[in-house]
Amino acid sequence: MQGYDKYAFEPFAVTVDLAVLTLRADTLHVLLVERGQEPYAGQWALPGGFLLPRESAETAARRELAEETGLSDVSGLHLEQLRTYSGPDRDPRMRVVSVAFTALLPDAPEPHGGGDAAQARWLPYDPARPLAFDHERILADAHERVGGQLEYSCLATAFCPPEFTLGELQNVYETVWGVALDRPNFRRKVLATPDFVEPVPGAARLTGGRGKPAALYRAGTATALHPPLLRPSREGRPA
Amino acid sequence: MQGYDKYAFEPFAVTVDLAVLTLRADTLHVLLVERGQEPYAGQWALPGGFLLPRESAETAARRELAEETGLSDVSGLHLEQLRTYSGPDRDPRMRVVSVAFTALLPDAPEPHGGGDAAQARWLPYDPARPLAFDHERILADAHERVGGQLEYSCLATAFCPPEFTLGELQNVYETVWGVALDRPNFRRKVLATPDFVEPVPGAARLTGGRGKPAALYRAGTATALHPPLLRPSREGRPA
DNA sequence: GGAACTAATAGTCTCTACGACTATAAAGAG
DNA sequence: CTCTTTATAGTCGTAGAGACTATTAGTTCC
Repeated sequence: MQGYDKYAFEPFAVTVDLAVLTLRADTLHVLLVERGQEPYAGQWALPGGFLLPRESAETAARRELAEETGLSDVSGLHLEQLRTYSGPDRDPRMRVVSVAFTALLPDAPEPHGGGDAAQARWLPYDPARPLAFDHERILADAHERVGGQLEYSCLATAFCPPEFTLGELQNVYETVWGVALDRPNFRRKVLATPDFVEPVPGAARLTGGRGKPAALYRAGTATALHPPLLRPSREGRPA
Repeated sequence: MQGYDKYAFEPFAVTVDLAVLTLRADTLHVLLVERGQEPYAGQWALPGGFLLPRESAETAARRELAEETGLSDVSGLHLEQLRTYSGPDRDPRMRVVSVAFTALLPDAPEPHGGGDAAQARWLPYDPARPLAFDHERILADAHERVGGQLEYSCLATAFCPPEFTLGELQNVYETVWGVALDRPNFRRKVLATPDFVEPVPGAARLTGGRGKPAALYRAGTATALHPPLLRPSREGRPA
């Protein structure tokens, strides 16, 4: 099977699907679009689309991300391939192989209506929300993957604006994992990890809300956490 | 872009590529095939092939795995999607999107010549070995992924036969990571992790080689390691 | 203006678990 | 029998995580 002998292959449609996650008001939100046509007309779906003839999946994903979020500069955002979904009956009309991506954003403005009729909106992440095609599964996989990556990478800063407080960073962990963390311990751990975050020279946030103003930090140069920051209380066998 | 409007899509060829890894004589080996035709005729490549019309990538990968290894029962082997490679110039003849998989085997017999002219062989893993297409990159990604997964999953047993000694299990880690581990500490860690391995009731391996005979273990029911078994000495920032 | 509240930050104590060891046991090779 | 090799047992010191308490510096409410 190593030669593509005599062009003996079946043509497939190839798409990208995006699980775009963000934090709004301490809740995990997902970018969803409402389908305007059959199948699954009127249902929510992950944004996505076909690869252009000379595009890689990564390029197509970033293009879709820009189109769907309406953000002018999407180049710094975290975008990562999740996995590929290739079941033969994913789409009732034809054979579609879809490369799924996960994108993480700091809180973003409401997307505009997109190019076509269907609307795009930020909706709270809810594993029970029915989605078109196998997008429920893709979204669940994305959530699981991101949750796992928080443990041993510095990914959490991708949810934060350029300057953030340690409380905001902790909110990322608590929201994605759905658990409460001890504030002093979290702080100690983050500051003990070299180059995870670095303090912003002057300034301490003032009138943001109640309580003592917090110091501001920027994302550091580290990409991995050694040792990792493990989720609490997972006795036994997770996925 | 959420509707597949008017079938406005480009057809692609979709293939699977397999990075099949095993341990032979305490060395990491890869299953490679020699290409019989252009392009890259005579060069080594990862085994793989086209998806059949109603196959998922996973199904195709397991079929290819059975064909290329010549093993009769391939159902219990560890097979996992790695990622998808979709650069527009991967194959000089046409647009090919390839879903790559990683497979882990206990030491396996030399594969037979396969269905077509090209030969298939186990060769020592060597990141510097030139491969056809972008297979060098795929293989490097597979190695990196497997190395990382050893840290927080029970994947290492996938390289071992049904019954194995702790020394063999330690060899998996040392070979894949390319580092030496302390034997008593490794043993303590593995046995302290619930359900990572379980002792085989009777029996202790006898005349295998020199030294005191080792007890035999089987893979347990656990799939994840909490806390993880981290690679030593990675100060700073790995991938 | 003070009291109550809220969140950030500092610091303590304990215990687990890992790294670095030393020691012993059980086989084969010579 | 001795040497070598590998498996297994156990010890000691320390980094780091969990569970706390305490203090500080702002808001909000009366």
